[in-house]
Amino acid sequence: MVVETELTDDEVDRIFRALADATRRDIVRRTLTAQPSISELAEYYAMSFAAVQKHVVVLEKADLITKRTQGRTTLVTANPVAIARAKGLLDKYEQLWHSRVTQLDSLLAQESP
Amino acid sequence: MVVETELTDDEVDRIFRALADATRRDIVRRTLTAQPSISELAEYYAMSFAAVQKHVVVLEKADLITKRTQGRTTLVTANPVAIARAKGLLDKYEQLWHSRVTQLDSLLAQESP
DNA sequence: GTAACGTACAACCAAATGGTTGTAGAAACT
DNA sequence: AGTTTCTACAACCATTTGGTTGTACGTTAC
Repeated sequence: MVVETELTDDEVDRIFRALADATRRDIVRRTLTAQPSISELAEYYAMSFAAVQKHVVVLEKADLITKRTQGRTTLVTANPVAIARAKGLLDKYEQLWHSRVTQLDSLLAQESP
Repeated sequence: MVVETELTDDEVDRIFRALADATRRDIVRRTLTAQPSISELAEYYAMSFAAVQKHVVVLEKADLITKRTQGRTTLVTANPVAIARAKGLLDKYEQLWHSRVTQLDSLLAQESP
C-alpha cells in the first residue's frame, strides 16, 4: 500500500529544507528510537540550547517531529508518516524515470517491427 | 537489492537542499523523461534565463542532474541514481523507526514472561 | 519561599539563497 | 562577415538561514 501524498509545494519545500541539515537529520534519527527532551538533545551538539531549539522548530513546522510537553520538559518524537511522504515523492520521480524507459522501449519496438 | 549510500553529510545536505525548491523539483521531473536544453527549460518558468541556469547549477552540484553540451546548447538529464540514494536515506530512517517498535515489543515480552 | 532547571522567544549578526541585469564568448544561420 | 542564439558568469540586492546572547516564565526541588 502506497502512502497518500497530497502535499503542497510549500509543505514539500519545508520537508526537504528541514532534512538539508546534518544536525536536524541527527535529531530526526534520535527521536525515531527515543523521545528525548530538547535539553537532552542539546547535549549532543556543539551549539547553544537556543540553536537546537530552533532546529526543533524547523522540524516541527515540516511536521517531521511533534513536541509533547511533559511537566517542565518538552519531549520530541519523530513523525515517520512525514518521512514516508517524502519517500513517496521520490518514488514518484523514480516511476517517472521508469516510464521514460518503457516509452523508449515501445519506441524501439515500433522502429523494428 | 539496496542502493549503496556512502554519502557525506555535505553531499546529503546538497541533495535535500536542491530538492527543497519547487522549480528545481520541476526541472528534475522534466529531465527524467526528456533531455531539454536550459533555454527550453527556462520557457516554463516565470523567471529569467539566468535564474533557471543557476537552479540547474544547484542540481548539478547535488548530482541530481548532469549536463551534456550539444553544439551550442546544453542538454540536461536527471540522474536517477542520486534520487535512489536520497530515498535510501529515508529508508534508513524508516528502518530505525521499525527497530524501535521491535525493541518495544521485546521489552514488553520481557516484562510479561 | 527561593533557587535551579527547562523552555520560549526576541534581537542581533554573518553568510547563504534566489532573484535580477549586464557582459562576453562560442556555435549556428543567412 | 555579420547576426542571432545559447550559455556562462560576474555583480548586485532583498530575504532567509543558522548561529549567538539575553530575558522572561512556568515547573520542580530544597
